[in-house]
Amino acid sequence: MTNRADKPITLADVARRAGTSTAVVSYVINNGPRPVAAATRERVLAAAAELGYRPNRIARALRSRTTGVVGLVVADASNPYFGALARHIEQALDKRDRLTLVGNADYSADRERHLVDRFLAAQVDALVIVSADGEDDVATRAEAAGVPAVYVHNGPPGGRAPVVAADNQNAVQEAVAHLRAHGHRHIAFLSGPHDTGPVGARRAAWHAAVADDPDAVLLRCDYSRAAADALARRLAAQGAMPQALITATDEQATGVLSGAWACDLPAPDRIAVISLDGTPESAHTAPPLTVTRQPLQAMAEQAIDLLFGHASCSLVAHAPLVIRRSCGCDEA
Amino acid sequence: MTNRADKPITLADVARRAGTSTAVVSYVINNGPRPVAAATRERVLAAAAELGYRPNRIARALRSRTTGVVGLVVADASNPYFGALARHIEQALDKRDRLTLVGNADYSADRERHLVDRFLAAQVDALVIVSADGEDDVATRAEAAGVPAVYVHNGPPGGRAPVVAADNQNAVQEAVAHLRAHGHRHIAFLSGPHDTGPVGARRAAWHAAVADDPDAVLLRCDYSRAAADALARRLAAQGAMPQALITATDEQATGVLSGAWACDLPAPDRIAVISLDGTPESAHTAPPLTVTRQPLQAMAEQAIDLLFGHASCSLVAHAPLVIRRSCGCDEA
DNA sequence: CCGTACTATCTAATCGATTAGATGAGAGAA
DNA sequence: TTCTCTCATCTAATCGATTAGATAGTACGG
Repeated sequence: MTNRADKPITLADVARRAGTSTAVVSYVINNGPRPVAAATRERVLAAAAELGYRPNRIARALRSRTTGVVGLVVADASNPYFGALARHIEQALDKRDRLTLVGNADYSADRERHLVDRFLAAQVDALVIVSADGEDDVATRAEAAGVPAVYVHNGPPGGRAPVVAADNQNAVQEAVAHLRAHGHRHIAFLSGPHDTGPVGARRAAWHAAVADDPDAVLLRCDYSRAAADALARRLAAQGAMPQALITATDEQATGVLSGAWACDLPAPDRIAVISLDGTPESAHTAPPLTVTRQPLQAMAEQAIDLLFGHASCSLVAHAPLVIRRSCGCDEA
Repeated sequence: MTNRADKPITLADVARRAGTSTAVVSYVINNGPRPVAAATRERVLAAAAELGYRPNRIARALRSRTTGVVGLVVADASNPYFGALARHIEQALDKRDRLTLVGNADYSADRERHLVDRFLAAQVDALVIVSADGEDDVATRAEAAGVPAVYVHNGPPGGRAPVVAADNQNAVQEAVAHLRAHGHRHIAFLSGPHDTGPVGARRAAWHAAVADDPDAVLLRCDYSRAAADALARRLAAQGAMPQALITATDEQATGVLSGAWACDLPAPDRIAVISLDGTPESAHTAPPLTVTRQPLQAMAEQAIDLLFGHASCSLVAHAPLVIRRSCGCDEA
């Protein structure tokens, strides 16, 4: 009925019970490379069901050189943006009957490499890499081992692996235009500490869009609510809070909202904020964030398609402006 | 130097180059069950390094019946509470040199079972289950296959697998006492839709704590910001917004804050809120949430200790009250 | 009635690492 | 010198599933 702990059911057990060879059982189990007579097939299926047979994927993997497992390296899954992305990636893989091995790289290139090596040793079929602003092309390690890889959110400069990312340039332009339409002349930008990767692209796009404003302020802080909260308090204390601000990430925007609120400079009355991530959570901050929404689910699915379609072109996803309250608009 | 894509290096390759048998190489690689002469060991190590040998974990797993992989079933990793928990679990496993296979169960018992079965087929060494309010004892499936399992956050009633959970009873008592100290006589509770699992325990504890108040209001909504936001707006429209509210989760609290803000009934002036999760994010809402903070990282580590220590006792973690602004207190 | 052409199955090699049992060389005791 | 012990290594079976090649059995045209 069920397999006992001490003696798992093997192909041979099923074969014995069905009175056939292991080859036939294998052919039945996976509509094998050779046909099996209908009557025999029935017997095998019955025997397998009665014994509660479960194929041993490890043995299968050893022989067929494919594990059905994909490695996912993510910078930090406890950041809601990456967490949501990771979740969609897992879902897209599950749809294709693949298992997901995850590892958090902690924003460190060293750990990224370490994880890729461990995943490679575990014989993953492919790798998905979600790097915060990594510069290191870990995909080449995978390629050297013949394992396809894809970057999501961000790819290293000059890498050969495909990249699925949001159209940061367009998103920033829309955000700047919207804040300008609200009458703001000086639009500040809150970037990350290092300014590489997509955040760098966003900063560059902002820089280009406000090229006519010599007083445009560039701010920096860590990608955490706590850091952005502290930064906002510091700016408030110095009387340097900008009127209009574009933040690189939702986490930073949320932190700014919270810090500004605490200092009696609440959005949207005293500061207009637009965030460039657009995670689902951004709809439920106080006030709700106006964002350029990245199509996280679509990006995840495209990445997986790329991985299994063996295509190697990169994709850019449009991130539409979603108007809520933090920019100063009235929600309907 | 490095292994070419078309021909990965095997034990036999190393043995050939070092002029020994595969057995000796194996003994060297894992300080095998038998000793090896120092000179030979050197030769083997050198050969392995030169060829860039990486042991094939799949082959090793087949033979040794242990994969070094642990399955993690989580209700929904895009919920920051579960996401943070999942992340700490992955970290604790990484510390012990284990890989983590994740799957999102989408709050569904069916998918939970499905994932457990797939993980079992992949020969995981152990299972960690983070179920929202699952009633189903999926650990018994694992046990039947001889795979140890542990529940974190929530365990099924009457299950045999160990459970690591927060001390909900005490947390709720502290929250109620604190709101009472603020002078609130009626303290409402926002529960989940079904009220099983830990949320049920929290609701029961609240019920006991406000037994002397016949007018205590019990509210329910989904565990999402959006649902709580909508609920708050509905209550505001009906003029039924409570003065003091304890929410089962941070997500719900955040939604209430946002909905109340939108209806001009902002916390903490018009509504005092305490949340029972206490994720790191709760410190950066507007206003910052007063919470009972669950020691997520400690819980994750204890769970993993339990798993590898083969202990099977359950643990209860104290969740201290962290006073911030949403309850009406002034932050220092 | 026989050879050709299939069809349905079986046999056994294979994937790569682990490890018990066999083998052989050298040290020390009698 | 010969026998016994140790140590260092080697040989080969094993884990469970996959699949190419061999084999038996059936059908059909000539």
